[in-house]
Amino acid sequence: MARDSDPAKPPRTRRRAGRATMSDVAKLAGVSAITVSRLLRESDTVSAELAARIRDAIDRLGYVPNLMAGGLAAAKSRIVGVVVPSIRNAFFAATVDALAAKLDARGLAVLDSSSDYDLDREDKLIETMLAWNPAALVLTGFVHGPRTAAILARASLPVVEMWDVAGRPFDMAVGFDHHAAGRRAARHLLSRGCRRVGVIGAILGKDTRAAARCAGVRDELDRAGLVPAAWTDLPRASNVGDGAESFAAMLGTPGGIDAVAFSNDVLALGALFECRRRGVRVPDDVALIGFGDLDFAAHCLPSLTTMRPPRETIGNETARMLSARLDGASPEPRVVDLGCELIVRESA
Amino acid sequence: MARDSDPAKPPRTRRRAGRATMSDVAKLAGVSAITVSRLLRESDTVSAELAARIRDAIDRLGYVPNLMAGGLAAAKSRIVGVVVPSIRNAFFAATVDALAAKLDARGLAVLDSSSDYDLDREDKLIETMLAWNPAALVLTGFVHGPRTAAILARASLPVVEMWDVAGRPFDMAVGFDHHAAGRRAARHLLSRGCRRVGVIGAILGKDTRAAARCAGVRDELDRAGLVPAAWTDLPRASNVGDGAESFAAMLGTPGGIDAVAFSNDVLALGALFECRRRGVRVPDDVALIGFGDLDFAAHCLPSLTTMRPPRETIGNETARMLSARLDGASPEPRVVDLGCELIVRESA
DNA sequence: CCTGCGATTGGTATCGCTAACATTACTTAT
DNA sequence: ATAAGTAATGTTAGCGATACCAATCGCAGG
Repeated sequence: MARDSDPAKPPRTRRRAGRATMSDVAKLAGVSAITVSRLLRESDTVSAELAARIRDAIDRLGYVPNLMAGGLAAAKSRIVGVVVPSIRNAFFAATVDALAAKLDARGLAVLDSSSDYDLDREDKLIETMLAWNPAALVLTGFVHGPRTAAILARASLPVVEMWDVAGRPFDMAVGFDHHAAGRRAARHLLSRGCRRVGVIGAILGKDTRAAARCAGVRDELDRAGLVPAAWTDLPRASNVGDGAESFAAMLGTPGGIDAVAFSNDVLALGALFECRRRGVRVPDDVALIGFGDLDFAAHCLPSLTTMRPPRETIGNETARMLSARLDGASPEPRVVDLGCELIVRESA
Repeated sequence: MARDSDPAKPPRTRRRAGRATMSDVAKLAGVSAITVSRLLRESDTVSAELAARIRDAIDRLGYVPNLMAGGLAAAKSRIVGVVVPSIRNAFFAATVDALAAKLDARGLAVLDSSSDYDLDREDKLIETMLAWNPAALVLTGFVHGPRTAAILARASLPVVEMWDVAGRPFDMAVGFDHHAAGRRAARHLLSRGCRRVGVIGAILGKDTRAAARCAGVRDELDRAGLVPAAWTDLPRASNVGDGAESFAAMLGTPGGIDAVAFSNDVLALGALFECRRRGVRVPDDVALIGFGDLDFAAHCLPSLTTMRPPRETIGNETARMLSARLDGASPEPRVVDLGCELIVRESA
């Protein structure tokens, strides 16, 4: 009351968001703010009568909760931070899309950012994400920035590392074994009688999962007493042009090649066009096997034999694990291997 | 002091984020919290000496600002909300990636979500975004949900509508004229002597920009006294298989066709494979023109004539406009037309 | 030596919501 | 009928930052 009467202290005016607040709703509905809050978060603890009155008030005022305020009060936001190497990569785009859809249904928003395969940048991104007090964090793979482990240890929130299972997770992991996928691809080539197998990958120094797949190919060849007939690591992310070019170069390998395993369908597509250009017959002269089962793989000519990673399933499963954890459960197993399927088509 | 001495009122304990706070930093640096805040937001108003002490304290404590608290206090967050039809679409992925990179450099985070070309869903997404008190909003195109206009009017924040310029923007717009792009494509086909032009698009009822491109083709044909020889609107988002299939069907058009304009390179790629399968010569028997200049367009066989939209530039320009606006400027022009370039290759 | 001004720095009151604790109404067990 | 429990709702005090206003400092001008 001193507030209104004391002329020496006029009430301070402060910027407001301008929107209706929870107490506006509460006042209109004739209840207290906390009851509105409860209805919005755990609606089953509010009586049907009040719930109806409150919902009516919300509609009437066009009330939209201020998630900043909620996040501050609860020391926990409704954001899930996601760090992927690149959102332009079709694999991650599909996973993030599925994940976002599932989390959205739970009222969680996805804040995603691309590290561009740069570990220092990943550290920074994670730090930025933590500034939002996220409810959980989703990272890609097991290889992280130098400070990530320390940062996460302090933060203690649910963490899912996705797209890989071959490693020790901070918390939970969903994906498949890339080395095994590479071996599976090589085994297929070997079973077809290929003996001079080339390998073409991109940025294997940074993309540790692609590197694991290529290593899997190499190790399976080794098991058969062979070595890769040729090995190319492209300096840029997979693209059709580089695929064509590096494949063309590989055709000149002394002693020739009878198959090439690619770390990505996009590279294989470039090779496919190059074969056409040069009159190289696939798979008779050279067998080609890709990775990814991207849209075009089933429809190109010849159609592309490839490994199909569980792109959407990784996103869905990540959402499921996070949901369970956020609901208080401690789901086992903490590492879910979804496998990676060989899709045999015409090219190998 | 009653706080510590009154046994009837023990100090309430509250969950905290656990991290160091701004006052922890201030205490360690021997300054007040507001000075830390100022250094972090407008570093030039703090003396060099204090700045050094504060930065040292920040490092020592591993302080990460709580953006929730900041967003609440300022009634404005460092989030930019982005709504695109689908993040799996290579066009939007490229734009969002470029936009996020540029905004990130300004300390702004991108919260993006996919509407799946559903306008009601877009309304919901925008509402959810507003709950975060975003600094700005980025939408796709000019056709929005029924409530969007009202919602935005109340919110009064910078809004960029991207990927189109042919319409009345709420605030700012960056993109190009899709109808003009379609006409340009058709003009090219006509200049090559094509007279029986088919059109293949996908979800034209929802994807209004693709629809505008297709309409542009039709209108340019009309100007030449022609009508489309065939017209297909696929019920699903563009994919290679549907492109091949619908093209195959179109080959059976009574009277034949000598060219097809696609609303997306992906569809054209499918057609390209179909031509190969059937021995149809491109461009001699049928000329094909795509849209998008996706990675493979330059490398497929024959290479694909297509329209190149300014994918990354739209993102960069959006970031630039938003930055200017957030800095208080009122940039003119409010609509930036970046154009869409015809890339002539072998297929047409 | 005092006044006035710009440049720095500090004190305090919120921002809108939720955790923790308190209270009330209403059952059910004894 | 009374105690004891349960369900529904309310009161209070922050969450960690920033906006607004006030105070201090150093120096030029009179």
